[in-house]
Amino acid sequence: MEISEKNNQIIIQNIKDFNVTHIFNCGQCFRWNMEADGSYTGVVKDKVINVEQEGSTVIFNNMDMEGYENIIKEYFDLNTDYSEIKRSVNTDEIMSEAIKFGSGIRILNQEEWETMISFMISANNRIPMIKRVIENLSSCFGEFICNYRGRNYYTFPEAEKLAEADVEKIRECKAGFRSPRLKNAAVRFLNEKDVAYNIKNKSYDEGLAYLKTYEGIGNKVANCILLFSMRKFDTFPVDVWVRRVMQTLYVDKDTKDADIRKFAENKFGKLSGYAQQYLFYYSRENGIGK
DNA sequence: TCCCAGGTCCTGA
DNA sequence: TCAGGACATGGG
Repeated sequence: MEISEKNNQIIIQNIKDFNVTHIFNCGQCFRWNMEADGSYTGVVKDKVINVEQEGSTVIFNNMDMEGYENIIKEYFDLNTDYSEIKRSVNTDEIMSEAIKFGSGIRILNQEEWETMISFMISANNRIPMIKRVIENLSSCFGEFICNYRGRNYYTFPEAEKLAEADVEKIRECKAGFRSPRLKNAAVRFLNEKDVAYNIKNKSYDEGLAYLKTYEGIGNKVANCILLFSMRKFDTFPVDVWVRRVMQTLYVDKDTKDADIRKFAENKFGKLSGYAQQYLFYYSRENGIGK
């Protein structure tokens, strides 16, 4: 992997286990959108970043070396060896197929607060709607960053902003019945920031128990938050898609979510979170179980 | 019109 | 413990 910089671009050549389509469509993030040329533009912290890929060459546009060191490297998990992960979760032919299909998936290192709110919004919602609500909240309560390729971009709202917001204003962002939960979560998060940001240093069980004390965070959402922003990979979030693919390919039709999770954590081990992502992407893109 | 979405919460047995 | 319904919103 070779890295170079020119004209506000970071160019990485000979990158392995990296595919922008897989990364941004495996359901872990909501703020990345495809441009007409096939590249993806999104917001990370207070930066608007565009990513394009041709084979094993990846170009981060609107990015300098400092941003690469401070944001890109960690966010895109570039220090992790995915060939090792794949070996670890590749326990049968189904997973082998799923891994081949989503070979360029990487689990992004997303910010805790943003991930909490994003997955609270995901409850009983569709992905396009989740994305729309998040963009509405950002343009309403976030800070304007810049106009890029004809579109305005905003930071994800700080907890302070949502904590002091009128619930009706949050409702106007189309958050629906989740609106009061988002505000309450913001108020609590403000008072307990240190606890929330320290979960990544605690055990999975402690993190899960803490997150579930928030109104609007149940098992599924908590597991997603733990997996996508708190580096807990020994978890297996079960949503409608994962339930379908598991009940179609691995377990009985009437198996409960908790038992599906246990089965998967047992089968795929400490890195079952990665297995979940390969399966989610594989089943959603191929309509398995639908 | 009805059904459902990366669920969660509440209620009644 | 556990099934069943409510919950905003919008697309199919």
